[in-house]
Amino acid sequence: MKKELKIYNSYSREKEIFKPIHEGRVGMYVCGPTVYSDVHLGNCRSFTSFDVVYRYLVHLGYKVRYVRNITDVGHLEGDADTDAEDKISKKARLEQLEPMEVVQRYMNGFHDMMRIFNILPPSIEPRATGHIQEQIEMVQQILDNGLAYVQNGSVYFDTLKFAKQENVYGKLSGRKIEDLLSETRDDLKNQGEKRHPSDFAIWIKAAPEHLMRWNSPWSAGFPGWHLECSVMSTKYLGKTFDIHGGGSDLKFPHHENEVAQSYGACGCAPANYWMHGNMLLMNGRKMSKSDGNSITPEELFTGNSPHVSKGYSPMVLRFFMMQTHYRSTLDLTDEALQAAEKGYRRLMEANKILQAMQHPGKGSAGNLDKEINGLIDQAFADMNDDFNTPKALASLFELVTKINSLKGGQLSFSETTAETLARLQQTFKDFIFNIFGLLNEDAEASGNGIVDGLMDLILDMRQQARTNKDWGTSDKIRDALKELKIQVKDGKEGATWVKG
RNA sequence: GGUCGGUUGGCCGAGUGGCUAGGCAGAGGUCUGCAAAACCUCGUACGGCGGUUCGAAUCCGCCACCGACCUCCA
Repeated sequence: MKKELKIYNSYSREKEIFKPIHEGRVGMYVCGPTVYSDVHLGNCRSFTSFDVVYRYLVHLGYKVRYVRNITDVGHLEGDADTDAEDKISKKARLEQLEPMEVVQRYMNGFHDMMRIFNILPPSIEPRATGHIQEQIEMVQQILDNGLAYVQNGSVYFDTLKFAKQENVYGKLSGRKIEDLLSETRDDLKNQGEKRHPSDFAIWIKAAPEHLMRWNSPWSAGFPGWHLECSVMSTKYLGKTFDIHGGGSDLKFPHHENEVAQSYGACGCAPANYWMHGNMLLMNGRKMSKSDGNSITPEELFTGNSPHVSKGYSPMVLRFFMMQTHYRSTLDLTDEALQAAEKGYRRLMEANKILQAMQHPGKGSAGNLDKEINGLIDQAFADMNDDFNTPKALASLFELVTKINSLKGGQLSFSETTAETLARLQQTFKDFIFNIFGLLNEDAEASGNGIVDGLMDLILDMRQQARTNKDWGTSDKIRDALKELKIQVKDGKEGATWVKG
């Protein structure tokens, strides 16, 4: 069942068999948020995608060190050598807060949202401001290696020199080096401090009014955005580690520059596998904080948005994301969310039925047995094929039909063994809760026992009425419950109920 | 403009050179006191035009449209 895992590597643009550097262990780094405003749903998709990667690696038995940073300094709006301002500094200025107050507020919000979506915390969540010393050291290394230059207290990475030297610049993001080289320095004008337009700041001298600043050999200033990821991944995972993830919009310049920096500092590639999640779309366009085409999770939960007709729960959204491969764009529409809601409920309900099942004992490995085992194997094969959650989910839904048929009597337990049923129960649970990371929201909502007790009473009274062929009373109860969004399901062994 | 990716049935979304994706919605049926739920069956979808092939939605070319990146963004 645990065949080899294949991962699409953005760096080679091919699916590759995953081989960790150290057997049984995985080092994974994912670019976290810049905490200068509330997370939007697009961010959540990205972290959900990598959450599933993390969960699946753990499920496969790997010991994973998962590092996901918090960017709390250095992320600029604009270009470093012109009129750029640090995003967090800017927010602090606008709201008259300490920069660290801004960071704390949005970091708390981010963590809350991760919890709501049942996204597991990383093993290490380092912050850029906690690694200033290491960043200064890396700047120095790059300078020592001759791949950076100092200009008025700021330090810039020399991309042109690096491109000529290593021939890797542009590989990740698919940029043509010739284009870069063809723009010779003599042709360039109005470049400010940079010698070449593609050069980027690794240390930035702080303007007098800038709040966040640290002393360095070059100036009182702050580190460049890309540098933190190179520094923190190196510190916690080593110079070269297994997997580096992030949104596809980070490929350039952020990841490209990370690669450059790692080569610039140690002469080696930072990661063996680069994974890029695709964007969440709304109205056919990328959901983006900066251009306003975004929706917050809260707005979706409450339905307080012109984009949706009603609210959708966090797990419905998580399920919605599972239905699409992480490398495909996902278009958010009300209709698709409604479909996801029903699909989610159907899946959870089937699991409930499955877990309550008991094999009658006698059963042989017939056709059904083969089908069930085949579908389980298929689901794992799907996940092994670059984490294909929609395909795995399809296999699961085929199992849902088997489960319901076993319950409804259309299929017989005699066709399957107790062993297979046990495997199905275990695997189904593993997939839904451990790998996909879904939670059973209904169970949590009704967990206090009072509702369950009341419902037992009500359904018992209704059963009395039905035995007496008192259809009026029976239907009155059913309709009244429906008003309360409780659905009564009549079955051979009495009635059950479900929310919604 | 450059680079890359996409265009799948009513909607969302997988996918492979020939064999069912799946979810939701819709139609018919079974079950039911009637429903609901569940189960069974169904629609012969792959942007357009050419080409390669015994065979292409899947490979190649051209065209159209959409998007992402190229500047901050998961």
